[in-house]
Amino acid sequence: MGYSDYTGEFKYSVDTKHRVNIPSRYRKIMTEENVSEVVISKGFDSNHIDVYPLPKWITLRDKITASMQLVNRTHRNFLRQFTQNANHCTLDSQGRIMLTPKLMELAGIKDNGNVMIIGMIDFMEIWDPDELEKHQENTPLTDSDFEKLEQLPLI
Amino acid sequence: MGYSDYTGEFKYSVDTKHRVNIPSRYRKIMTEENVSEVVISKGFDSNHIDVYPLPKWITLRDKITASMQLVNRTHRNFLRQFTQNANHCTLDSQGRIMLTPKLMELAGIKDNGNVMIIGMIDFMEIWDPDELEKHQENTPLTDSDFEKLEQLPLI
DNA sequence: GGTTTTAACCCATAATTACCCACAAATCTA
DNA sequence: TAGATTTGTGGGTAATTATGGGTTAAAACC
Repeated sequence: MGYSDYTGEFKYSVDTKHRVNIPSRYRKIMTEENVSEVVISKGFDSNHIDVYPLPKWITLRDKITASMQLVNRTHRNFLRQFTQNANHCTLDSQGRIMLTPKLMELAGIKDNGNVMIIGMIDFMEIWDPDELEKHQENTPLTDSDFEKLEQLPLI
Repeated sequence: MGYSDYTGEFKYSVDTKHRVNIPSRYRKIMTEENVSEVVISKGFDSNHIDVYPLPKWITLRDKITASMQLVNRTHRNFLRQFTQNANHCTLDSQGRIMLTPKLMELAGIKDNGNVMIIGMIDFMEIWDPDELEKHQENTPLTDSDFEKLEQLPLI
């Protein structure tokens, strides 16, 4: 991992086969880092899809399983939700991934519609455009966010 | 980074392909520092574009992501807004960068219009000329601003 | 076991972007 | 001041990218 820097926002179509393009810059980063496989999963909170390049998935998985106590009910529930909707997939020769019906449903992504892909530095998110807009409207950056920023040394 | 010293104010045109020239002195600094890539992003507060030479972007990104937890909803929301409008771009052979439609829209920069580029020591800002003038008129530095500044170490 | 469904692979094309060359204006140099 | 160089700007062309569809191979399903 290390130096991946997925940033920006891209709009792509979802075709009838549920294929979604991955931004070409992201693909370049992945080939540089010898990654041809990603894990797509339900986003932690809300209605979108997370896309983890395999190495990122592995570290995430390890962090979670390391601190996990199997006897703890909440932990078990979290683990179940975490893995349940996680699907490995490889890019096709045009650089696309195929979404599963379940994840599309969860994210409100419509067949033959569009998606927004957002870079989150070391992974990506896939959103239905309407859901994203709704979410942004509901979570604007507040003054207190910026106050927190100011507390960081030297930004 | 270290010694970059972007200063001054420049006026350039935006052509039909959304290309904007980078001041030649800035380009010289960048080649000296082996930087051929920048990240353009929505400015923190207002309606302009920030241009970070890649090393500056990396340090900024690292400071912001250092204290982030992926399982924290607020953190994720903040990270998303931070990266969403950040686009990597490389200078073309004439030393220009290409603005994205979204950032132009956010900054009020008109197709085929002009921009002002302002040096901010280790990064740059791109403004629509009218927006800049308006902003300057509305936000003169007051005495109380300077009092706050005085509380900062070593200015 | 045969049929239907599903997914991988390949090819085609339109749109977009990167790359290259050109030229006028400004700046530098001798 | 005159010539040479650099700088800002525009446009054409080749390459890349996004997207669609057809075909074969592999599952899944009676």
